[in-house]
Amino acid sequence: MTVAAERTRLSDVAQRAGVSLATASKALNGTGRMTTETRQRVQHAASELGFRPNTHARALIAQRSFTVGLLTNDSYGRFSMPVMSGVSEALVSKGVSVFMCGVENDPELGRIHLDAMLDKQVDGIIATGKRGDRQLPAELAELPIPVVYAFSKGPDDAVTLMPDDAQGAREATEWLRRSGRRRLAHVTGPEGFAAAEVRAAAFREIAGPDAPVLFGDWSEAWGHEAAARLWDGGNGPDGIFCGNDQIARGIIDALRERGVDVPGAVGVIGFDNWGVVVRATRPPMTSVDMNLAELGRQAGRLILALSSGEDVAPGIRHLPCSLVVRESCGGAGPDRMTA
Amino acid sequence: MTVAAERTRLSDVAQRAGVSLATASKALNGTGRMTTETRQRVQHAASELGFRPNTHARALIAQRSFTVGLLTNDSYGRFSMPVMSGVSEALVSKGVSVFMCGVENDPELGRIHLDAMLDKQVDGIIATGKRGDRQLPAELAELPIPVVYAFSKGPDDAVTLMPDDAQGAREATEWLRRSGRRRLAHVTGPEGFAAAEVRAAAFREIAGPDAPVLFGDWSEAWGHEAAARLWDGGNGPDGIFCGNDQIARGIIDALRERGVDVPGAVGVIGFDNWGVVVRATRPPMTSVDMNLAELGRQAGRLILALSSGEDVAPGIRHLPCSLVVRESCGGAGPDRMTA
DNA sequence: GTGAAAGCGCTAACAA
DNA sequence: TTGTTAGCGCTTTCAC
Repeated sequence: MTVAAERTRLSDVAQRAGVSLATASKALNGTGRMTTETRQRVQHAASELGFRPNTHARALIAQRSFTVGLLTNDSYGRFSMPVMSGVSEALVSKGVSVFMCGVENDPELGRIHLDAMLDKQVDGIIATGKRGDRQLPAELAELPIPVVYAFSKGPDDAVTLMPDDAQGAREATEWLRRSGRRRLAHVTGPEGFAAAEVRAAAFREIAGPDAPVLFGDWSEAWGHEAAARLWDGGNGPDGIFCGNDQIARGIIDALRERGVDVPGAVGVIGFDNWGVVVRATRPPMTSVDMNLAELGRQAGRLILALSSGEDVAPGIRHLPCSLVVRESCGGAGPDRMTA
Repeated sequence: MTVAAERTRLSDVAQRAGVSLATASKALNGTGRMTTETRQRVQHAASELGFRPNTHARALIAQRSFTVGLLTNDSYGRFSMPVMSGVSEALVSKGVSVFMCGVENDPELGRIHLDAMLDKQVDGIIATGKRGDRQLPAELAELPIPVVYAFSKGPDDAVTLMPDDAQGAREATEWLRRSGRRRLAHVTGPEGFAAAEVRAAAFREIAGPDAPVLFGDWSEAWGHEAAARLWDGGNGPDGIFCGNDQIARGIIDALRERGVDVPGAVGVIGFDNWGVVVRATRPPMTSVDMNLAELGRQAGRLILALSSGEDVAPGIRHLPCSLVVRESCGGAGPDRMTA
């Protein structure tokens, strides 16, 4: 094993094709001018020898490394994994690779990773996390390379990509109304969580200012408790939009235990469209998908544009969410589940 | 933004310290011989200027890039995320960065990523996936660089790291026995899945050859169905070890609906210790943790050893699992949950 | 103890 | 149309 076979260099290719180094270089890069015959001869020689240009030599000259760093504090991967996939997908075809940097919430780790990336001369950095309204533990402000924030908070003048929570929440609430629900409620995570507040505001926009909004935490247990609060002492709502899938699942479970039919008596919609949850819920849950992979793809494209010197307007770009309809809200649709 | 500030080079440091390039280099790398005074003067100048050696220039000479590639087909991240964190943790302190390569199950994508990594001259590759008994869609056999398989199948003579499914399963089953359960059953995923078969065999070792083993799929729905099969027509078991957490949750939910007390009448133990599932189950679920982060850390150390030329014995290394005791099996313990 | 010079593999002026 | 040459930023003999 591990016998590092001598790599073929450009000089080998040149020699084999009977041309000079410079010609070989130009031939392979499509630059310079020469007979098609020469170019093809070089290309042929290169592929015969299985030539791979040394990226470090290239980076040394170009002052570009064709790598970007992906900083995340979401060690769980629930949110950053799709973002990563998207980024990677957008970049690999351009010959750009992605460094994974998990920084937890440790500023020291953040510094180490940042230093490593700077040392490796990444062409840019994408910051992502488990919470869109929080900053990563890293000093990203005065960097000599471009930074894109994807599902993570950056400075106001940064290029930032966020899911359109408001639009997603509106779509979910509207769906409930359109299927005839009139007594709507919203159960969500903690106040102080930007996502919770934005979704709640959007819900109120559609459901009216008097529709109940219950803040709690993001757990199934809170879903149970919320169901109890809504139903104890009378009839509950006939449509509930939840701030995440776990809460929704808690509510659906609680309703089944109370003998309340979902979606017959109550329609329930979650948020996140988290495969393991929406699929296991009985009945399968309608949920709002933040399309994080697409967000990642766009982040990849933006960092590419920035690092090749293009101008990109700063500010927050909101990407649309999609409502993925399943059985928990009445009115079936195709299962476009992602994760 | 994006004004690429002139980087300080070694020559700047040398000039500032009033020494030659060569001396500066040696001073900073702790090589060569010179007065301590000179060395310190150079180091001081370097830190004053915020000097970072250009890794590409270094890689060009050393023929090493201080990067490794992490190949995975687990786009969900359930299994590879902890492995990744572990790898990254083990490597970042050594100045080695990790390229993320998500290959899905697409051989074409695998080829692209592999080429990219070879181009970037990674010092080694770690292969991981969502299923320990399957190969990744990539030709990793005849590579000129070391490869370590972590939770993914490789050739027989490869360096491979796997969780000790058998030991984990034995511990879970033994725990049930020791807490007085005598009618044990095992409910797990599909036959043909190595993990399912190994865990089932280990279960039988402890529970006896006549203890029922039900193969199905990895879902909560299968947990429900299995509960029905075990209980319809009589008394069910008093202890159930499940092949994963979702099955276990399905069973626990089904038992509650049947009015069977967990852990009073039946103790249930899952496998994977997946935070979102074990935490939400009522009562919280005892489960086997595969310690994938530790597996990742070891993979990181191994690839480092291999790429610096050390000899590492090929073969499969099995890393111990830990039983994380919660309430679903009787006998409480501290909550050592990971994810 | 310190420095001059060669060279890692490649690209890009500039000659020929 | 092709080739010669000078670096990119660093490490490393080998003289001094």
